[in-house]
Amino acid sequence: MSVLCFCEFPVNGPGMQNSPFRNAAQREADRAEKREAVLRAAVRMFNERGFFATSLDDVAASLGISKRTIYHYLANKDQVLLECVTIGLQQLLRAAEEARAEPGTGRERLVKFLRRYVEINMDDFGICVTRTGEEALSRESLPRYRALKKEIDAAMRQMLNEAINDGSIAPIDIKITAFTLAGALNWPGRWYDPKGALTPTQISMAMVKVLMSGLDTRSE
Amino acid sequence: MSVLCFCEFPVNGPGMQNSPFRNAAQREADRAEKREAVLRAAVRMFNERGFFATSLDDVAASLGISKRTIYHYLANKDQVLLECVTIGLQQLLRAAEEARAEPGTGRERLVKFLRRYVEINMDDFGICVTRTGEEALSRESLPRYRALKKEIDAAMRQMLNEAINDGSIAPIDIKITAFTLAGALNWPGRWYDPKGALTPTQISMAMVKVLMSGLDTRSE
DNA sequence: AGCACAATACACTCATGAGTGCGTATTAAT
DNA sequence: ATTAATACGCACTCATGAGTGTATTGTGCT
Repeated sequence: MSVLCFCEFPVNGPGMQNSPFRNAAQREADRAEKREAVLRAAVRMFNERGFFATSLDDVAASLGISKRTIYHYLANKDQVLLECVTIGLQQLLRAAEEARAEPGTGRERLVKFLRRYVEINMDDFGICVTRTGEEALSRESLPRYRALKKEIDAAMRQMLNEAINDGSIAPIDIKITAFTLAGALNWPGRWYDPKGALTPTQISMAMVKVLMSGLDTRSE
Repeated sequence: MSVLCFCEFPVNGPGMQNSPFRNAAQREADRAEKREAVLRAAVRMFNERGFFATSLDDVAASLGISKRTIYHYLANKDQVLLECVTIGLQQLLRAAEEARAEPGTGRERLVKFLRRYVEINMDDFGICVTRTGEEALSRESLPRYRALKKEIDAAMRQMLNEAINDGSIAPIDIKITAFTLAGALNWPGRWYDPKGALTPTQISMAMVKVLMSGLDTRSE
C-alpha cells in the first residue's frame, strides 16, 4: 500500500500472532514506518513553507517528537530532502515504465504517461520535486538527483520518438517538445489546491488534451 | 536603455556640460543607477545560488562594497527580492499590453505575447520570477506579488478569450489553457543556459509552435 | 567658513537553526 | 538477572547571516 514500504515480511501477516513482542523483521518494519512518517511530515512542510523556511524542529514538533529523534532515522536535513525528491522522481520513473509496457500506439502510451505525470505532480512527493530547486540540495546529493531527472527526460523523449516513428503524432522537435511538456506538467505543483474545484484527474485530462491538440483550430 | 531608469532628466544630456559637479537631478540619477546595480548583482546571485543561499554580504562583495551600503539603497533583503520580481513581472505585463495593442487577429496577438513571455523568462529578472517561490517573500510583500501575477494571468485569459471569440483559435478551456501555457513558458527559467546552443528567439519560436499546433497529426 | 546631508565602512548584536554529547528508558538476547 | 542495543529527549555548541549604531569622508548649499 505504501510507496515507502520495502520490507519483505508483512507485519502481523498470515500465520503470525498479533503479539506485542516483535521480532527482528517486525522491528525493522517499525523503523521503516517511523522513517516514512518523518518523511511525510517533512515533505508536507517543505511544500507548504518551503525547504529553507522549514526547520527540523518544526517537523519534529508536528510529529510530537524531538529533533534528535529525526536524526535517529535520517543523517541530516539534506538527506531528508533527497529522500523526498527521490520518492517523487521514482514514481515518475515507474509511470514511464508502466506506460511503455502498455499496448497500443505510441500516442496512446504517451498520453497515458503524461496523464500520470501530472497526477504525480499533484501528490506530496511530486510537488516537492517541482518546488525544490537544485540549490536546496547539497553538492553530494545533486548527482543522484540529476541522474534521476535525466532518466525521466530520456524516457519522455524516447516515447515521443516512438510515437513519431509509428506516425501516431506529428513529427515535432523532440527536445523542445519534451521541455515544453515537462514545464506545463510540472507547473500544477505550484498552483494545485486539493481544496479547489478541480480534481487531479480532471486537471490531467484537460491539460493533456490541450497539449495534444494545441490551440489552433483543426482544419477538419 | 535601462529598464530601471525612470529619471526624467537625462544625465549629461543635450545642453548640459559633462561636468564633474552634479546637480540634484544628476545625483538622483546616480543613486538610481547604483540601486539598479545592486539589484542586478543580487538577481544574478539569486538565480545562480537561490535566494536563501545568497547573503547580502555576498552580493555586496561581488560589487566591491560593504553590506551596509546595500542597506543605504534598499530597506532589507525582502525588498531586494520584491524589487527584482516586480521588475520581471512588470516586463511581462508590458509585453501583454503591447501585444494587445497590436493589429491582427486574436491569435496573432496571442502568439506575439507568448513569444515575448518566454523571452522575458530567460532574462535575469524574469528567471528570478519563475525560480522564486512564494515562501521567499515576506507576508507584507506577498500581496503586491500576487496582485501582479493575477494581472498577468488575467491578461493572458483575456487574450485567449478574444482569440476564441474572433475564431482564430479553437474554443478551448481558458482556465486550464492559461495554466498550461504559463507552466510551459515559465519552465525555461529553470533550464535555459545562455551558453547553450539554442538562442532565446529559437526557443521561443519552437515552444510557441508546439503549443499552438499540439502534438497530434493535423488532418489536412 | 560652516552647515547639512549623502555615501560608505567597520564592527557589533542578535536570532535562528543545524547538528551533537550524553543521559535515560525500554526491550531483546544470553 | 545482566548485558547490549535501540529509541528518544534535554540541553548544548556553533556557524551564519540579517540588520544596526556610529564614525568618517566628501560634496553641495548659503
